[in-house]
Amino acid sequence: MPHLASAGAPSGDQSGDPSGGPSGLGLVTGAQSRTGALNPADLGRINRARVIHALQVSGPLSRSELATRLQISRGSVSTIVAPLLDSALLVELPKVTGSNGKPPRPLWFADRWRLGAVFVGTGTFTVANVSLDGRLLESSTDTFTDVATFRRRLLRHGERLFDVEALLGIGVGSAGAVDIPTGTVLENYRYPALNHLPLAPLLTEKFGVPTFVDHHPRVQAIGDLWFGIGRELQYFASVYTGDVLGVGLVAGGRVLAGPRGAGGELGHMVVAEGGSQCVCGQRGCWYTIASLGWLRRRAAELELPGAAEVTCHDLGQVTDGPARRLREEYAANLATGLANLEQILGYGTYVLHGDAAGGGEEFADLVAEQVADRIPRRRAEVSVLAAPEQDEATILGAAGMVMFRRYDVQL
Amino acid sequence: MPHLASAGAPSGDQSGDPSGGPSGLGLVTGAQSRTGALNPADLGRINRARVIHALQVSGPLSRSELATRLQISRGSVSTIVAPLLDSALLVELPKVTGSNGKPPRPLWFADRWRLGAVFVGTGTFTVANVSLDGRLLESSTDTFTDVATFRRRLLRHGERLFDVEALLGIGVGSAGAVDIPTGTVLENYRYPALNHLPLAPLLTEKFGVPTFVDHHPRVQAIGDLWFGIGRELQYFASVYTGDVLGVGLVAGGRVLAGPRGAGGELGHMVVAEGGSQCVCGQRGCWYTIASLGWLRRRAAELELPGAAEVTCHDLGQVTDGPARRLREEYAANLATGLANLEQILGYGTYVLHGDAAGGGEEFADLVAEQVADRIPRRRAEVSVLAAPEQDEATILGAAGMVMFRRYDVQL
DNA sequence: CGAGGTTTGTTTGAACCTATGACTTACTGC
DNA sequence: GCAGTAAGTCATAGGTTCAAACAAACCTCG
Repeated sequence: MPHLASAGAPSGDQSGDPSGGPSGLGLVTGAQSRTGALNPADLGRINRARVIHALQVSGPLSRSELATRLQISRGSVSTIVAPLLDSALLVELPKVTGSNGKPPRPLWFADRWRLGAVFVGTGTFTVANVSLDGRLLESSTDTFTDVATFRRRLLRHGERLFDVEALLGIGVGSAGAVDIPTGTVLENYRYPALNHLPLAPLLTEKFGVPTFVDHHPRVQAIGDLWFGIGRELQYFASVYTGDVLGVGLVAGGRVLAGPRGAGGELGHMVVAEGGSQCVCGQRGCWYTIASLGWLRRRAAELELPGAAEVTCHDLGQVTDGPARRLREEYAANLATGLANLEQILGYGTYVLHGDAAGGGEEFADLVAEQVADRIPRRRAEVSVLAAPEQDEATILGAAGMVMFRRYDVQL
Repeated sequence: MPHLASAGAPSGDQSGDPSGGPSGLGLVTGAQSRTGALNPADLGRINRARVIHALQVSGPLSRSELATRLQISRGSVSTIVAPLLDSALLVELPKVTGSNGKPPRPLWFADRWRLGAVFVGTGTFTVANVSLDGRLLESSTDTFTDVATFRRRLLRHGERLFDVEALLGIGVGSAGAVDIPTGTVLENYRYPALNHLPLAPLLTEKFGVPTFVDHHPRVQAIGDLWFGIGRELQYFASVYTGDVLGVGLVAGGRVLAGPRGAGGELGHMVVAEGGSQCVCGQRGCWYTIASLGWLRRRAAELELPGAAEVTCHDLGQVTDGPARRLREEYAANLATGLANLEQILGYGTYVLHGDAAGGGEEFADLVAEQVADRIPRRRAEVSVLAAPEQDEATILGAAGMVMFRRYDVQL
């Protein structure tokens, strides 16, 4: 059996250890070109990736369960997972007795590896340490106003949280546009402090592991897809609402990205031509009627108490009066944009994050109704889901992106 | 060499002949499940598909050229193409002398096979006979008002145009929504005559070849991608303008489709909330300001001569006055919707079909400028291309879809 | 406590695929 | 006619999955 390596101390690239650079196990994305032909080795990589993804989606599985799930023979599963066990990415859990026959040995991610996760927002950032099975072990949040402070604080938090011996890679979800191939921040919409910061090289150099950077809503979608509410969905849109409006699209179980990471800027879709002036220079952007800023301005107009700090969650606490009507207006305005997406893409499922998720399932249902009303001849159900109250999708997505990019052969 | 079959009379499924049902060469899409693991046979299918696609994109290529293009050894190309030559899908063209060394034998599609193509519009339809290299050999167009007439005339034209001995399959691009898996027309927006017509079974039964049905703008995008202006593009949107507004999206060289073929209904994206009443029941749809109907109503308001029949092409003939301004207004209105798409998806390239394409390159450039103005901080160029005057994208796309679905393993 | 049934995981030989490198073929140019 | 060059073929090797037989480990039941 030509295993690629033996288990052992994490160091070196060709040792087969999953740590220490992108070539461990030869599973790195992009190794196989998009248009070129495939060879048997690619086949192995792809199937190993499928095994990893099946585990991510379904939790610990025995070889036998993997075989049925991937429609493959038990024998093949054994040879597929052998190098993954050898390199200590996976381990065998204790046998599960209780049923007839030889007890299965579920396979699961080894506990010794860690994923680094970073979320860069507008003026704040979070650094976290995540396990392979998607548990957020430890995290810390800090602020910044200029690039020098950001650099210093980011690296300091990283040093504290990351165990470089165990780290498989670092994923970063960043507000504003990102150049994916180089991992550089192109433009942070409201805080230009980080423009042109080569984030991936910075972290790769410091911590010696591969780093992947992507646009925030897309990272959030990866979180939903790998660890969250979208694990079993093939098609959905992950929508962030709040100080910006963004979307990450998942089609056929993969996260879409435009060329060089473009797209996802949902907020400046024009839905009300000639409407209010937007910060972006246009008029009638969705942003002008569905952002948290709009909600608070409108609350102030209605003279609601605490208007300047009101959230969707707050509005849900009140059962009648102007707050109630504002909540409905908010739902309707959100629905306007989502209905447009539904017309264009027809994915049928929308996962709300950010402020709107604070409204919970009730609010999501309200939005769903409004979306359905706006689809001329509804052919399929439209469902709107709210992310859980403790929303870790983006930070988990950043971690998941490491798995996604290292182990998922996108083909 | 285990070739699947020898060349010969087209009949039977397991003979390896590419005709006669979807199992010829074992290349049919869906043979390999989306989530399951891959086996060596899948690998062969995928690589054969890549060869076919490379030929579609680049024209006749020798084994050696294919080898460099697919980053594969010459020897492997020989084994990959052997079954394709054996089954007479491809042939060797005469050797090309003139340079040093052994002259190459370019490979190209055999002339003996045909693709059936159907476009179903609102009240009209076109049937065509297309060669594998994308030449439209013969076509005829007819009208219908009810389903019985449509059935009768469709089959009659098919009988006249299709040589069932040579036919590899039939592709259908249909206005209105389509259920892709079953090939049934779900809903034709303006002419409900064909609702629930099982189009694919009808044609498959009559002509004995696999039939694939999809939504018109998506078929149009396939035409651009396989035979047209988008052959070398990885990301673009193929936009139809006229009596409806639709879009087919291409990302990473593949045509996107929502679950069960949903999406693509660009026209009823709301861009002017509270605007004019639309036929769909909403207000301010893009359709109400960018359709051909809008253009003609507006022309009538401006008292332009021949307003009721005016086209974008006509407007381009005039160089000043109200017609010129109307043309600019039309471009601006089209740009509103395209800019929204660009915000959401960021593909950067838009191919115009239908009425707007009649305005030619000049009009496309006008639209491009307007789109660029609407992208807050333009990061990359936005290019808008006009389909050629004799626009065969949809009918060729319908034919291309047969190749696409039969030979392209979508994975 | 042991036999029989059942399920899991491994082994083995075969089949399918591409890679490599040497070999053959066929043309150009001198 | 000979060297040079490039295209295509062939034989062998290596990677991968498959099918079926085999071994291991547990449960049930008498």
